[in-house]
Amino acid sequence: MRASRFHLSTLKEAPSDAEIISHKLMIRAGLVKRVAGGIYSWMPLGLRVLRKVENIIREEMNRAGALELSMPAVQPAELWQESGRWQKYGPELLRIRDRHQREFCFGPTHEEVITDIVRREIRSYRQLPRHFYQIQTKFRDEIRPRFGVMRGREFLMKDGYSFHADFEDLQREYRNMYDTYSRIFTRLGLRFRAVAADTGAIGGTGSHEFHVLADSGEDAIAFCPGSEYAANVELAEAVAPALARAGAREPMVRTATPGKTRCEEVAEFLGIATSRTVKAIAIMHDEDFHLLLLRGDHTLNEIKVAKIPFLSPFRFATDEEIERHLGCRPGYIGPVGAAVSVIADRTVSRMSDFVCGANEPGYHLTGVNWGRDLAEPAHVFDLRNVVAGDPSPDGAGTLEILRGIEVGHIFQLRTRYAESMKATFLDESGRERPMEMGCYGIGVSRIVGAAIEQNCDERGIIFPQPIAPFDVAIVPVGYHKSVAVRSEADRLYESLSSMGADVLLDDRDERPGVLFADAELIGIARRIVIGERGLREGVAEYQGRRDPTAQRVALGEIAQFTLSRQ
RNA sequence: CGGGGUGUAGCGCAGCCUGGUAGCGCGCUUGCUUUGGGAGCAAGAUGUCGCGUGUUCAAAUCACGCCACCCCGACCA
Repeated sequence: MRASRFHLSTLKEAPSDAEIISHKLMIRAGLVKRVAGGIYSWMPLGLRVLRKVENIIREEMNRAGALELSMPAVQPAELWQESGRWQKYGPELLRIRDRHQREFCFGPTHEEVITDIVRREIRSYRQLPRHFYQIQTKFRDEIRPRFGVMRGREFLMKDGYSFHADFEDLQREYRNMYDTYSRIFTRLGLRFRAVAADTGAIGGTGSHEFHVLADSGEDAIAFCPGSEYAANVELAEAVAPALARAGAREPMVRTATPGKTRCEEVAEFLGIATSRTVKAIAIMHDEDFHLLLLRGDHTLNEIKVAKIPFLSPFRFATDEEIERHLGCRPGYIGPVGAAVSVIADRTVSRMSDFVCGANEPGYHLTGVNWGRDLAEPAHVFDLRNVVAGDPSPDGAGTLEILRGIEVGHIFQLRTRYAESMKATFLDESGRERPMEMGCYGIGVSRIVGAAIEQNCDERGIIFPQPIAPFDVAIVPVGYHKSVAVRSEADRLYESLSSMGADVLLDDRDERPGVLFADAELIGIARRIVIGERGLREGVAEYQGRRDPTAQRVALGEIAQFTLSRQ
């Protein structure tokens, strides 16, 4: 491709509404254009990247034995009513009506449609297993779309669904997909990590997320450097402290802490570590009031709380409810002397001589001890998010925390949809049974954002070679002035193209600085500079996007040399 | 959905408080010079000042309503 005939639209300044680096760079590089909130057009340059990602995914899915099909973006309401999700999904589901006032939705996912297809197509165990997938536009009416294509409302997704006669075969395919996803992200050139995940609203049992590692990622993932353990912080278990509770050494003292309501403030005021304080979080389950206790420097994991049977579902108590049950407004509440249900985090249950609210405005209690100043906690659960340094649940060391961007998710759905939508088959003994089902998603457009988030510098994007918009950029210095430069650049362009490379020849009549800056901004991984200076000595210059300096390579070898670079 | 903020040229912004003929930088067009890291000079083009209603002799500027976008939170995954 000659740049003079391509459409490059780079900007020196990013629009002010872009907050994260990948979004700014995608706009500056002209990969996408915003059309409405969370809705983008992919420009020719960006589409090249998107298609390369898509093709790698397609190749690996096909290799893994999955079959590509294409389902409609617009889906009839009846299917969603049948699965029960027409009610459950909420406002994220974009509902629309046709001219006959029939209800439809723009599909946020395709479990209903695929299950409908499969229940009509498959009747015998002899037709199982089957794995269908598509790469298709989805729409989810996010409350707050942001981060450009990373959390858009309309996005491109690879979604696959597998159907099996029994759980063992589902597990086999699940492992197959785990391996396939690992191959895909490796081929894409991304640093990633697979982690055990919460199954969330979709339900089912086994689930793993694939995260592209990036400091700016929205998700926190806990992993153990000494073992294979890795889990989303939402799920990672905070094991009980190894040491037994120390004995009480201090008397309980009512201490004035005027205006200090947060644990950090109280700790600072008292000159102690925040880890000596205990925070109380009031929640309601129906009309029952409960007090959750966490160490001051720990944070509540709402997913873990929601899994405690006698608390599920729960909501946070209002200020009025807190006052009614504890006689005190939030900020100074605590478990001592309160006739309420107390649920302690495992760590809190091992604390002694701690600090907590006195249920009296402006006062905290210090030197509080279980069994002496208040009853032993009636319930002890894992309530908190793990932090770096916590012991790994598998006992193989301590946890570290990394941040990641979720780009893939695999689930064992089991028979949930098969049962609600009656997708059954006849087994070998002629019995009718629901199919076991798995589902496997990859956020294709999100990968482009995540790849940039992970790979960029002050000059712009550094696409991994496999997904760069062009395999190589030829930057001629003086293309419009020097016959020698022009003929050599043209010759090299033809030569590389005939070798199958996707080449951008920047033949625009611009100053060299502009050409260099654009090639770097749009993230092309390899660059060849042709200039009179080098031609006199029979060389061109090769520079990888991450290389600090250029290498001089003989003209006769530059094509081969370049294509052999990673 | 609650709180806060912003809407002025393709992009980034000033002007608004204190009403009086719309400005800067980048980009764009033309010419000359320049040509190995986002050039210089000169001349130009481009605006329903988000939309509507009101106040006023006069509204980008003041008031009210609406819309859009951004941030924080809630919600959701």
